[in-house]
Amino acid sequence: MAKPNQIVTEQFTTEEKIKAAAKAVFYKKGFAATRTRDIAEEAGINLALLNYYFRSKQKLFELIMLETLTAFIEKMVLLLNDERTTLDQKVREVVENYIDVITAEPELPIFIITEIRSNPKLLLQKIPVKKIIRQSVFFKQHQKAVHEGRIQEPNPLHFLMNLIGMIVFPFMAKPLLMAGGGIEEKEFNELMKERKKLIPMWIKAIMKAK
Amino acid sequence: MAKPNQIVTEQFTTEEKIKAAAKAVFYKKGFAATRTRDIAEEAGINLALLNYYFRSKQKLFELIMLETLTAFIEKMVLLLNDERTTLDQKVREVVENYIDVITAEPELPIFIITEIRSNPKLLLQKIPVKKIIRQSVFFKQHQKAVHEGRIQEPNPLHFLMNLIGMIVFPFMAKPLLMAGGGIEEKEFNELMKERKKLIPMWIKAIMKAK
DNA sequence: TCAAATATTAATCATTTGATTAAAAGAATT
DNA sequence: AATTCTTTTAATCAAATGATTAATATTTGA
Repeated sequence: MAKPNQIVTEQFTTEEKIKAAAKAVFYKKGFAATRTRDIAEEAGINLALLNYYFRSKQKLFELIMLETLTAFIEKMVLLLNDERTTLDQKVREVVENYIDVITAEPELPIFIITEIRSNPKLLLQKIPVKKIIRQSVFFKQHQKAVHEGRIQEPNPLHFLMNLIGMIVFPFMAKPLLMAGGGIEEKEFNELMKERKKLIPMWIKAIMKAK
Repeated sequence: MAKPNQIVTEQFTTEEKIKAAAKAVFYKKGFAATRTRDIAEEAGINLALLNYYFRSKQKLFELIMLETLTAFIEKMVLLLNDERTTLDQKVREVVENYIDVITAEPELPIFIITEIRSNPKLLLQKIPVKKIIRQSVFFKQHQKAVHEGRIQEPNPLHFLMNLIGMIVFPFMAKPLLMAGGGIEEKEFNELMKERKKLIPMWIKAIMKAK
């Protein structure tokens, strides 16, 4: 039996173990630096099983990448299209949600960004990023706020760069930051937690700045 | 003769050609994805010459990485330790300088960050980042500004994260940004140029925010 | 001009690495 | 219990890759 859904004692199928291991290794080292043998070892399985279940390293990678991007973007789309929340609330929710997600999976930002860099066409053509942004409730609310003079800088790209950058950059620069600040993992996470309150406040200040 | 300093007609030595090629390829693809044959081809030289001049791929990489980090940090140290400039002026100069540098070499931020990730110990122990920050004039000016109530958030790490993040993040997310904004290289660079004026203004607003 | 030093090349090596194969083991079906 | 289908394993392959070698070409200095 391939997937023993009934059996409670056995926790994970081989397929699941491989996928989890692949995710961990790919996230940490990136596609190019990852050896299929690393994944097999991490999963505690025979190397051949990787190809048996997923055909190739490339296929396995694409699967994980697609799932990662989809999850990442789906949540964002949901938050940015809520008709019931204001722009300020959206900022708070995006900040809160993504700092939590990335704290749990700190390699995520670098992983996504480095892999998009190494193959921008393949990954970006699958997701209509432009459409997602320009047709969002967020986008309309931003336009309105600009029109009403509540936001000084009219270009929503600056707004997004600042928002996402403030959330994501510290995680990407984490080793540098820990060395530079002389702090440990625990203090780093404390800093990130602080930023959940700080970033929305800063974004407000930026909106008004001129 | 290895280095024909006198001869004006010959522009670059083999050694220089290899180094330039290695820099270009390493920056673009990272260490793991780079093949020594890619470098040889880019440099227009025989593969064996790479080892003849630089011993190994690893050694060549370390050389380039060290030069890159040194240049990157030396400039920063200089700017942040100028006794004659105020905090505001320092921010303006850091923003201006790094947006220029990175516009000319857009792969720099991802390169540095991904390679530090894959080998944090090796790279960070060579540079006393902590000392550089805590003993800087910038650090003292920041402390003073906090003490005098001109800056609300007392932790200088937040200040640095925001400043560097706002400068650097858009370049790292460039492909995503171009897809999302529906813009081309030229418009991207225009945006980055705008940010030279905007970021210092935003940083000021952030300082006062509470 | 000629010998020594330096630089360059083509061929080759030894490993690594992604992938396959054929056989064995295990589970499901009859 | 016998048969069939699925899963797992050990062994192996072929290509890629970092590095070396031995021979050749070029430059330098006496």
